Amino acid sequence: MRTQVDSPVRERVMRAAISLFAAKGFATTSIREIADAAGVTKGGVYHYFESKDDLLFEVHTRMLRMQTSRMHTIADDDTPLPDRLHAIIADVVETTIANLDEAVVFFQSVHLLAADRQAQVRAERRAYHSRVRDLVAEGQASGVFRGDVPADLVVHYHFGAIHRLGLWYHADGPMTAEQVGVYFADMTLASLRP
Amino acid sequence: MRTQVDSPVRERVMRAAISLFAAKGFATTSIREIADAAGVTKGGVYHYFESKDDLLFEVHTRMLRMQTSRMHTIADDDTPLPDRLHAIIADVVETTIANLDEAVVFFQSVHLLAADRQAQVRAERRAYHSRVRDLVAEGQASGVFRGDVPADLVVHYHFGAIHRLGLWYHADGPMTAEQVGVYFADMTLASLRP
Amino acid sequence: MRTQVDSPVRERVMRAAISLFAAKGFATTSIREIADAAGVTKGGVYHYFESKDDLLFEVHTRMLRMQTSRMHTIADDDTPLPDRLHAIIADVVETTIANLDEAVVFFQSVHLLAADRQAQVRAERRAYHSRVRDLVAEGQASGVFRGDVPADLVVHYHFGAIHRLGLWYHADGPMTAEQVGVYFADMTLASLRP
Amino acid sequence: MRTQVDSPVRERVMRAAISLFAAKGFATTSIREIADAAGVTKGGVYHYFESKDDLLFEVHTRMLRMQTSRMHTIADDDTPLPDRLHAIIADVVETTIANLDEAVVFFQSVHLLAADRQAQVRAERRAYHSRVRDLVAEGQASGVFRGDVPADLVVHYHFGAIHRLGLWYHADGPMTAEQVGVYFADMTLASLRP
DNA sequence: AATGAATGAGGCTTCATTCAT
DNA sequence: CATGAATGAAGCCTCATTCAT
Repeated sequence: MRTQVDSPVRERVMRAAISLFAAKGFATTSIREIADAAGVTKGGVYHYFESKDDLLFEVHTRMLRMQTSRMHTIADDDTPLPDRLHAIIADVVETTIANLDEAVVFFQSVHLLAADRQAQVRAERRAYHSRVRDLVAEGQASGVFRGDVPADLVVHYHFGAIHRLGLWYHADGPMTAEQVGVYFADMTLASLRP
Repeated sequence: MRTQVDSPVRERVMRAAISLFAAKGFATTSIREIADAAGVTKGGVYHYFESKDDLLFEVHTRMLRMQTSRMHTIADDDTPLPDRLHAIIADVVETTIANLDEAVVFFQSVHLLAADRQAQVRAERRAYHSRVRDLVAEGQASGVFRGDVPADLVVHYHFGAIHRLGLWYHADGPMTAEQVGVYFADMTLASLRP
Repeated sequence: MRTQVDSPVRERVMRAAISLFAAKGFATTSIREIADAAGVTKGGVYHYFESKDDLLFEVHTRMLRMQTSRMHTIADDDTPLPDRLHAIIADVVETTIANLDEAVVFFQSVHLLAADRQAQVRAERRAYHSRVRDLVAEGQASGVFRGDVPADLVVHYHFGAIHRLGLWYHADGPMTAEQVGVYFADMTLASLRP
Repeated sequence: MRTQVDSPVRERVMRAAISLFAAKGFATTSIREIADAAGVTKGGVYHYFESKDDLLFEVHTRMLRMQTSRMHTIADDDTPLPDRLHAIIADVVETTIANLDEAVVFFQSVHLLAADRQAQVRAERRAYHSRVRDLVAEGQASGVFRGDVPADLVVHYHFGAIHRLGLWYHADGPMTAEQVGVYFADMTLASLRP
């Protein structure tokens, strides 16, 4: 009775959902559209996912898991703190661009998740934020970063910029993901110079 | 035939709509909910607005008109360019915070507008972006700003941060709108230092 | 925004629902069937009732209100107790037959009501049962009824018979409602003779 | 090809179905729920039963076969007629209580059977009713029962009471099945005294 | 003997909108 | 001005059933 979690059909449905959610918004996308795009019947979608909310939730957990783990890995390095912050930003920009549809959904649709899952996702996002803020605060305490700006606001500021990436970046534009990552990280560090 | 634009009832409906759109999303808010929140019947809503899309469109035109005109006023000043950029950012942050619900809707829901109006709003937004980008480029050309970062990306970056304001700022938090405005503007300029 | 509680259309919908619920069962009757039978669209049904459960609930409250109030009125008389019990039974049989469809639904579909309403209806039904049982117990205490049968069981027995009326009685059969009422009441009293 | 009728798995499925049908109603119970409750997959259910209706039908045939045969056995005795009627009632009450879930389904869900089978079950039930009615009529003709009440109505009355048993009797209540059987039978006979 | 995949029909409900009054 | 009635389309979801393995 348990359903394959990694069936190719399931993955096709998930892909179709992500792409449509990103393009037209979660609430405006119907299960029928997802089914059509995935080449399945509506019932087929429900064979692999219990509800529309499930689809949305899975986008969030995937992204959260990935980005959180990568960030922590870098943050735990023993390189100099500014290098770590730089690397974190460059990396999150790159993975965001590498999964642009997912990212759009992830950063625009938390408020459409069912209440309990929304709370869960928000909590994990706050944890992410906290970890980065602590890095900033640490740098401020040690003097490598300017200390006259609240660390929380610093994080909101620079990650806010990242969260909007999906709304303007295009793969066929003039910049690669890597370039954008470096630019972003550079600007962050520049604005933190004491 | 059309009622005066500032009829208190009309305004109440608009307010209710903005608040609900910001809280739960445009697509997830029903006319019924708006009517209830405004203390009107559904028919009442349709008396003042032709469609649900009308409500959304008006949020966008209000914000666009206001923010565009303020930005241009400042940009046209004859003070030094960095001061003008600083003022523009501080001001847009303040007006964004002063109209936080509207801003949330404005920055999150363009893609839900009817096609033609969406195109119109996007075009005006691009014009806003262009004007600011030209300011940055001008500064880069004259050497007051560092020139190694594409001006377009600079604008996307710093305005991206502003567009996320509504998702974390709270009026009862530790910072006033003015403070946030100055912090943001400071960080922008810091990151542009040659 | 409030809807007429006594609109003729509303009543037509209610009638159609009762008749269909009685004929094919609540769960097996679709809103579309009700709408068709009432000459309304599906949306029309929802204009007057919030949910399918609402329709079912209203059948229950109508019957409960009516039968409870009639029973209490008779029970409060100051005629001899056996006469009162006789009158109660004859009356409930008559009103049951007079509203046979409603009665069928009422006696067969409590378990399909939404949980909270089901609890409410069951509670009120228990109160009805209690009142009648107290009458029986009183008669047993005073010696006008035989005392060797638990009063609760007596009530379950004789009202059980009444609750099945709708499953066999036909208006075009050989007996009038009044006749059945008297027969039933006679048998009840006969079986209680000391 | 068909598996032995008493395969433990088959029986487990049947038990689960009966219990769920009794608790929530036939139409409201899904094959999925039955499968889960029986610890089988949906396919498993279909391995033993051709359709959902099959399950319901089997409940009916089981009960019918059992109760009809027991009733006839007693009715064919050569003991005095009132004793036979008393024994029939006491016995049907006991077997009803002994199979309470099945009884609930049996007495509440005929109308949900497929048309042809429903006709068949109803016919057999009528035959049961007829036989008992004939006993009553015989007693009335011979003067051991009062003759002023139609025999059909007498049977509807007293068996109606029995058919509601499942809706109030609880195994952990104050009365055993045997006690209830005797009480019921006593009341029936008392109400028939000339 | 048993299962997981897949389907297609249908169910309940919501909702933007129109309209007569 | 404003309302309640009414509609029709669409949405999410459930489910009995079939089938290949």
